[in-house]
Amino acid sequence: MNYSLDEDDKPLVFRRSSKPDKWKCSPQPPKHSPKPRNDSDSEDDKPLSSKISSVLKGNINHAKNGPCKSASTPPKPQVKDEYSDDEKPLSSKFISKSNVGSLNKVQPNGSASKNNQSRNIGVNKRPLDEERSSGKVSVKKSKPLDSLTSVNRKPVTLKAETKSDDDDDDDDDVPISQRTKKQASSSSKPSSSKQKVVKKNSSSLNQTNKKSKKVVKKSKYSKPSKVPPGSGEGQKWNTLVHNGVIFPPAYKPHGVKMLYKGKPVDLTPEQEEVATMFSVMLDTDYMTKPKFKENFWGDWRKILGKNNPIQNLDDCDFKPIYEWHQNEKEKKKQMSTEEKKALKEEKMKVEEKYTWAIVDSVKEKVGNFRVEPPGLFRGRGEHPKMGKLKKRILPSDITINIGKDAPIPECPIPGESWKEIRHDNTVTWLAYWNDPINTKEFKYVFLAASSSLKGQSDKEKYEKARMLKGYIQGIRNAYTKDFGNKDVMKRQVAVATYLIDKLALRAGNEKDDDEADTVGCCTLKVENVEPSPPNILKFDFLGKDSIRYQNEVEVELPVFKAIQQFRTGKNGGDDLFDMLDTSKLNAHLKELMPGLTAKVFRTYNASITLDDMLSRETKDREVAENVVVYQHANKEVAIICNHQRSVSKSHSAQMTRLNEKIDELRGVIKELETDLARAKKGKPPLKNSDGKPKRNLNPEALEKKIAQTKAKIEKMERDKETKEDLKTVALGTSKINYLDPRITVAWCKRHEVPIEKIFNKSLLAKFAWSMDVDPSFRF
DNA sequence: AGATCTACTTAGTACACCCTAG
DNA sequence: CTAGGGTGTACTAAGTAGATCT
Repeated sequence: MNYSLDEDDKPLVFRRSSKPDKWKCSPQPPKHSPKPRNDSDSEDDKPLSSKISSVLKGNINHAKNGPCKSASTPPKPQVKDEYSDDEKPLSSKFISKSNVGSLNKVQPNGSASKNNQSRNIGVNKRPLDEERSSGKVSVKKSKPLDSLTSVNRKPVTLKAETKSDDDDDDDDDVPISQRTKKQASSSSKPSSSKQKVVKKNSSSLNQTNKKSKKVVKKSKYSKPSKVPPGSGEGQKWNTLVHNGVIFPPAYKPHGVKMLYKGKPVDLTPEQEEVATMFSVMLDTDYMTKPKFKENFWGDWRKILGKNNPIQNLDDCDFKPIYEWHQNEKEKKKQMSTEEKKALKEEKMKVEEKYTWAIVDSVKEKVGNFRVEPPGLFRGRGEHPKMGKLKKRILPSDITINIGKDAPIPECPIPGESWKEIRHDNTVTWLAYWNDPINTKEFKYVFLAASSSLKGQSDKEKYEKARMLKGYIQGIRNAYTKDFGNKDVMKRQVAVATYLIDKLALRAGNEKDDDEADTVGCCTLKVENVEPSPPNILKFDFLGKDSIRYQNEVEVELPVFKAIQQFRTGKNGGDDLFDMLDTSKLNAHLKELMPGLTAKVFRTYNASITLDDMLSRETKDREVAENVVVYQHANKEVAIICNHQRSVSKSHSAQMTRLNEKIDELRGVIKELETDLARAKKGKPPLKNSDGKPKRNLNPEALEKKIAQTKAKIEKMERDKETKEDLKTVALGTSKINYLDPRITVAWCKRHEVPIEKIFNKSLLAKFAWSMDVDPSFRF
């Protein structure tokens, strides 16, 4: 890949012996106990958007009063851990009547399919998985769900570093629930944290764990702790030990000469390095963007110097370097598997100590311990800075955050030193540096998603979304009431909240001029929302990552009127919600529910949709069928959230091939039918197309063959359809970020679907905290 | 009351790798 | 056994949102 140009070409330059280790911890086994369930289904609180493809015509029915107080003292439907029917929110429901569809078959989201052209950069990606499992999943291997519970959280004794440790360092060893507790308990003493080096802790660790075990039991689905579990007021850890970050190798000049006006030119290594970054991108879409070239040229020229013979990018020919690079890639590909393996092992050895950190005596994986290599900035969409040189980051750019008593990581580049060392236990980052492209921003090194710290906050996120379930009816009632408020600001808040709720729009923070021009709810422009009488709104805008959102939605009349009114007297590029920004909106939301912000609606809508669809559509037949049901629900969520991907380069070729195969099979059927008719009359089959005689089969055999072939065709047709259907839909994003894993785990337990059919290894690690959920769990 | 800083989550893409159909 | 395509994962950009500053 391009950005790792230097990196993958050569072995890392730095090697540092790792320190002997002195840490040890001993976690322990998790456990849980399943129980029976009952699924009740409430119609209530589903997202409006959940009515897929029905016209969203939300009439809110203000039936019973919801819990909402628009005042600042909301009642708190406490989030229950176990949800019993009676606790469900009042019958809220956005009525999506007219789901008739007729012309307004509004999909909750611009049906992903129409927007291929919308993505600005994307090149390739591949099609989706959806169906594939169906064929192969075999029911039997399924491992009973409950066993899952323990999946992957095996107790391990860890020995920190030294031996490149168990191959399996990817499971982090302690059950999250335990870790959590431990932390909480130990955090009684705040940041003063006289931390002791882990070794010392180990004994106390055990106790703590024991203790926590009990606790765990009790609070199986722990409530969303108001106070961050780590508690000492924002404290995130007591002790933190890690080895810093690893740098990409220094640039190694290749000496391949590019041409200027047809003649080879000499470049200094520094000039060559930047030229190479550009060369390597010759076959990307960026080359069609003048901005990219302009920015690149601006930065490269500074390095070339004003008097350099190279005066103009258009006269440059980077092909020799491009070809050299292709060649290198090819060479690498040609290496034997052993060679590759050896190389990989070598790399792992060098990197091993950077891959983990020890947080409160627990070894955790680090997410991104590699400092970003230099390269050309690949902004998405029409980013004003695309093509600019992202300079090399040095140790002197990096601030390290580490426990007070932990050894400060040795700076891996001789003669240099870290910019700063901090001991801030109110944050979770291990290191950061200023982003060279936008110097006001930072790049952080965090723990991996599988870590307890991340797991905890993930869980809190979902608990908050579940809390919204208890408030949603009231909130909907309240904003519906405000559609006609004479106070413009209130009216705008109401309409914006409605859109966020109903369409799962993002909040829409303000953006600078030096970023791509994209919008979210609060930053929608007049031109992004076209009212079409009597009550249809046509949305068309570029959202996060410059992904286009296109949707036509039928809305309640008051909303429609309000939008028309917000637009009047403005130009297309003016803000639709001129009195609003995300902080005002969120401030308002916080009055409705503690901790509520705009993004919570996305999580809520996604998760409730999954929960609802699973409960409605699961038929409890084969595992494979259940998996399909899940994928279907997953897809709806992805559509609601507008999670897109670019169409794979080979998509159309693949479709063509599928069609050809289908045709071929149809021909086979025709032939078989002819033969069958003949066989019934006792005649031999016709000759093959190549004139050879065929085996003389009896009618039964022929019929069977026909049936088989037909089934094959049907399957292919289905595959084709899902493939086409999903060519622009990205399922992964919602799975990773929006769907409460407990919904999935509980459903798997209820329907005996092995969780591995749904979550891959990294998701299992990330969601370890959810594995012991009760099978009756409902969002 | 806005602007700016800071921290952390969410997002699509590139690419290595692995599996399967042929 | 190989090619093609799917899958997993690394990577890093692009969001959200709270805190703090002005």
